Amino acid sequence: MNLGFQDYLSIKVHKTDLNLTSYIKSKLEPFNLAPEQNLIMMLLWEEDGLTQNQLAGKLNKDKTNIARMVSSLEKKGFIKRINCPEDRRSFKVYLTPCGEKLGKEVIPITEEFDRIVCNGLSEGELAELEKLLAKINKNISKN
Amino acid sequence: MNLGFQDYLSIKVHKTDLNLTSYIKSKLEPFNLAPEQNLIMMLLWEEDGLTQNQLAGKLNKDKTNIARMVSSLEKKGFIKRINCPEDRRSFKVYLTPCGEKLGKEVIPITEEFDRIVCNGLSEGELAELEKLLAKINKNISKN
DNA sequence: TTTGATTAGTTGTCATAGCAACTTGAAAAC
DNA sequence: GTTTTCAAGTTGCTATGACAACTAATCAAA
Repeated sequence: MNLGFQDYLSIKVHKTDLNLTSYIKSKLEPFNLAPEQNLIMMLLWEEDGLTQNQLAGKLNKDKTNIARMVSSLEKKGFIKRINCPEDRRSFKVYLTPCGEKLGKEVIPITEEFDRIVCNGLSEGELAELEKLLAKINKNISKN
Repeated sequence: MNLGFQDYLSIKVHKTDLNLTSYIKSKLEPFNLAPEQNLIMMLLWEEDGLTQNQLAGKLNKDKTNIARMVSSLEKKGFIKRINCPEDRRSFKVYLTPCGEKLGKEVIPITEEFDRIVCNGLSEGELAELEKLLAKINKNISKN
């Protein structure tokens, strides 16, 4: 059979990603938290006081985007940036009491999100899916 | 085992999607074509003269984003918008000779892209992957 | 046929992602 | 101890995606 481009695997992955984003976005909206901003909060709830650079490293994201997300979180009052004494170029990012409190409500939501996503997938299927995704990533990785 | 949020399936799908986008973006860059703009071109290479609304329907995208992508493609000289005589609200989107010509080079690239993505995946694995993605989508679909 | 609902497309705004260029401070090389 | 290089963050710009509000045109219901 001759596949149209609409059947390309990349497109199906993309659509799935959009659906996932849309779903978690709606769940987090009541807390005034955007999905990727929430990932920064998740890191801080685990370990407060990370630098933007550490956040970027752990999330594998561009430092420019981290800067803008941190800035947005600061405007919302969930975190604050404190100048780092050891390295005057960098900031440490700390939770505010408000941001701290948010975790109690939001962490369970993200955990439930993952459960819902994986609902009906056996351990084996989950492993297979992750294996196949890894294979795709390898196929398109440079070199 | 206790999974950190970094292991969530949604995050792995997201990363894979970003990698796919980045890969095809670099392949299309020499042609001054962005990945999603290219999907519009792909449709037009199959059937010229679609309306923006039809494009949005076929690509399952928001009409506002289609409008902006079409506008960008028009600025680049790949397409032109012609007022539709039957419905004065809508435009038909036509390839320019320049846009037409582009297809000969770009279509093979997208086909090779899909081959590279699926490299090393058996028919069965591909079907399994699509089945599992479909399951995820079902899990998070409203109602 | 007039009104009322729908539809096509646009514009504005926010969130994300990636890239380039820049500033300032730190570190390494000499 | 300079100088050169590197590292942390910022700003600007483009592309995408979602959503709300809007205009103008068509269609349907009365």
